[in-house]
Amino acid sequence: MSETARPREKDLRLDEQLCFAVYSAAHAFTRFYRPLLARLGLTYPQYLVMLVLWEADGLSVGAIGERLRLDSGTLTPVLKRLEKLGLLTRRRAAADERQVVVSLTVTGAQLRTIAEGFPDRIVDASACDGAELDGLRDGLVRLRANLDKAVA
Amino acid sequence: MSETARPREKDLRLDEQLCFAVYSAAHAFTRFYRPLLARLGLTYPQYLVMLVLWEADGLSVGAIGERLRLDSGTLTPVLKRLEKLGLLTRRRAAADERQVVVSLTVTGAQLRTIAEGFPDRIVDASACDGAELDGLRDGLVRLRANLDKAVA
DNA sequence: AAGGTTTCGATTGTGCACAATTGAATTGTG
DNA sequence: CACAATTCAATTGTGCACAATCGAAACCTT
Repeated sequence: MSETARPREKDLRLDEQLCFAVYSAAHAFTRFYRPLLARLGLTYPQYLVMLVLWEADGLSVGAIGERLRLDSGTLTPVLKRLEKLGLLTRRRAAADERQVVVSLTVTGAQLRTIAEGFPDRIVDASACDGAELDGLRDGLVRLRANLDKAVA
Repeated sequence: MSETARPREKDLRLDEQLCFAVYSAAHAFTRFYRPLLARLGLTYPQYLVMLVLWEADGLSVGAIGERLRLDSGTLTPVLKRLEKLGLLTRRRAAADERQVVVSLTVTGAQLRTIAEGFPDRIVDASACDGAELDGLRDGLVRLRANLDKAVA
């Protein structure tokens, strides 16, 4: 039983915390994306909404929220700003008037071609090989799923 | 040249994005911590400030910000709320009146003993062994450092 | 068909995060 | 010593994130 193996003064050191590593990396990502997204006039959460719609257009607010794990309280103002930017439209669904269907405009769909260059920039900046980044991503996805399961 | 190896329809799929995995895991963490921190009456960013001060008391606002990578615009209101909760005090430094020194109260220091149980809950909830979590953390720390370097 | 329940998006209020600016205190330079 | 440049925290304004609530629409159930 080595004494040094685990300091065990109950380890609350900031740099030991996985939660802070995640929190801090998330902010580093938004800082990294900021200048890239500035060219599109988007914030990072707005970009996430665009990613969802580029993948599947014509979703309801709720469907977008399910994908991003965000509620209407967050999404409604974001979608309104994207609508004002002329990137998407919002209209009540005919079949179910409670739902609002979000659709890309031509401009919104075209923006995708600029964004296609982004992933490579991440790989370059990260100074890691693709396999390591994929491993990191998969670990995070599993972690998120387990945390969500534990809190539910 | 396999067609299936890399879909190469320019991969902007949400679930492929490392940035979203990090963003999403960060939110999952704050959701997970919320009920734990509710017992202390703290939000997650407030908890981070307490972690810093438990490790080194009597820091200036700038020093806390350097540790958490947050500026005074974010920290000042957070520190004011923690002061109102009676967990810390803020006073101008005698040696340099520009700086504000933040010090824990007895109550603030005592709160640490409750927080000491948190890390184990993360390990339990994550359903991963400690080594895997450490690897994830180290990968994120490197990623953050590289992203910061690239944006600077 | 009628009434309660559920679902959906919007709204309100609180608390980060960050850019930009302000004003006071300090430091550097002539 | 004077005074311009810098540093520090606070302030202002914008935009997420989320809890709580609301009102309308859709769905039961009988």
